[in-house]
Order: sequence, then C-alpha cells, then structure tokens
Amino acid sequence: MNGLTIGKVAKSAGLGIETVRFYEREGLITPLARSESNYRLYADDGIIRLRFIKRAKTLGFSLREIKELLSLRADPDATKEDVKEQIEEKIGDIKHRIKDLKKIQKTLETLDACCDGHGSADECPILAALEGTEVLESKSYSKQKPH
Amino acid sequence: MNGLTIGKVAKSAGLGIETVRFYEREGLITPLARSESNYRLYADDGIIRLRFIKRAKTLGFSLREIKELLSLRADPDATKEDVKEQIEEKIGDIKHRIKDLKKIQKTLETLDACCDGHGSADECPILAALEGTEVLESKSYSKQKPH
DNA sequence: CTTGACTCTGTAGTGTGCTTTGGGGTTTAG
DNA sequence: CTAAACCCCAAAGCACACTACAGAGTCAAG
Repeated sequence: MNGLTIGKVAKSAGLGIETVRFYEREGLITPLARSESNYRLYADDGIIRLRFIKRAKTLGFSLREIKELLSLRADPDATKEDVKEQIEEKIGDIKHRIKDLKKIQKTLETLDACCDGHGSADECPILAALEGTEVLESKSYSKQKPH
Repeated sequence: MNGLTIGKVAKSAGLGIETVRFYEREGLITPLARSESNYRLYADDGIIRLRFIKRAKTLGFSLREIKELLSLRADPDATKEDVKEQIEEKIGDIKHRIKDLKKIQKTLETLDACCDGHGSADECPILAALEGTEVLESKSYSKQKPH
C-alpha cells in the first residue's frame, strides 16, 4: 500500500483519528487517495499539514482562521503580507483579551480585599457588591475561546 | 396582581425573558409564585438575584459557579471565607489564562517579526515555522471562555 | 484460519449559554 | 371589542471543536 493510513498520520501529528476525519469534514485536509478497500491514504505532507493545524490551534486560531491560513499557504498569489496580516490581527485579538482579563482580575482583587474573611457570608461585602447597583462591570470582548 | 412579571424583572436586570426562563431551568432562580393565569411572579428580590447573576458572569464566573455563589448567599452557615475562596480561585484562574495568552502573544510576535512581509507567501518563514518540527507550542490551560 | 487491530460510514452526543420557533392563552390600552 | 403586547410550554437550533457509537468491512500476525 502506497501512503499513510489515517491512523499513522493521526499518531504522527499527535491527533486522534476521529479528529482527522472531523478536520476533513471541515475542509481542512483531504486524503491524497483511497485504497482499493476505501482506506484514506496520505502522503507525508499530510502529517505536516495536520501539525500545522495543531500548532495554529495552540496559538489561538480557530479552525475557520486556520483554513484561511492554509489557503494562503497553498495560494501561489498570496503574499507574505497576507500572512502577516492574519498574525497581526490575532495578536490584536489576544492583546484585547488580555486587557479584558486584567480588568476582571483587578475588579476581583478589589472585591477580595474588601472582605476580611471573618464571620457569616450573609454580611459579606463581596456578595453585597455583586447585588448592588453600582456599575462594577468589566466589559469584555472576546470573540473566541482561549483555545 | 401582586409581584413582578417575568418581562419586568428581565428588563430591570437587563436580561431577555428567555434568558431568565433559561436560568430558571438551570436552577439559578425560581419565581416566588404563579398568577391565576400561570404567569411567573417575582418579588423585587428577583431583580437583585438576576443582577447578581449578570455581574458574576461579567466577572468570568460560569453559571455553575454562580449557582454555588448563590447558595453561599442563601446559606446561613456559609462564611465569608467560603466566598473569598471562590473569588480567589477565580482570580487564580484568570491569572493563569492571562499567562497563557501572554505566552501566545509572545510567540506570535516572534513569528511576526521573523517575516519581512515582502514577496510570495510560499516562502514565508511564519508558515514554515508552523509546519516545522520545533516545539513552538505555548501550552494553554483555560477551563472556560473569557466570558 | 482465526483473532485482533485497523478502517469505513453516518449519526448522535458533549458542554456552555443562550436564542429561536411554533402554537397557544391572557391582559391591557384605545 | 379588538388588536397589540404580554405570557405560557416544549423542543429545536446555534457556535465551537470534538468525541463516541453502531454496524460493518479489511488487513496482518501467529
């Protein structure tokens, strides 16, 4: 048999078989060919592609965005600028999320500090603050999970 | 009619009616009573409770965690320490997520810097780095969406 | 030749937090 | 009195990224 079966590429890329099939359904990867018995067959390049997907994921890209990245990778007319644009957009996104989380952290720390921790919860100023009318919200943006 | 209808409490808390009913299904709030025509009736306290939920959400608490917070609020035996514990756990969680995001940010910035942005994407070092074998991962933890 | 490991397909379930839909009763303002 | 605005319920749908399952065929080692 010429080519790698799905189990091989999945393992080499550190992914589950079902995940690879899922990525195929999502249009992120297509097997090179099928064997006589209809097994998916991949070239070594399949492993690289799957690793690409995995890495991009750990960097916070969604599957949708990874698909774009992959088509840039395949498109002979695509430029380095195109790639940098995607990366920089993601950097902006990440920065924004960090900012939001920091705001939340600050609020929580303020709340935490305002309660001495002794006595019954029903007179806890934290709970009171959560009930209150003062605007204590930290508006968040976040268009995506961390990953 | 004695009491607030769902539309009133929802609006006062800045939530949709469906959201309030959803919270009821999730065990976060229960109407005080039902009218003759089976309408949900709430006391003013319902608005406070909904606002509590909304605020806790903006602070990154999941509905499950908010449920716990609400039961602390109702439990006469709960202590301020119990509340602080929840808050501090959440602070730790947020800090962890910030750390993860910063790592990702750094990696993305490094990648971004390594490409001059001129020429075809197929020789872009960013894409090459994503394909490569070097471990460039920023392990992320994140047990929850930013919110 | 059998057994176990591998593969196939299609469908459904998971978790989170809603939102929408459909089909129906009720209340209120004009 | 009627029409708009409100309420009820149950079920399904959405977004995201998987994960699991059922039922069946295939391949390799012993």
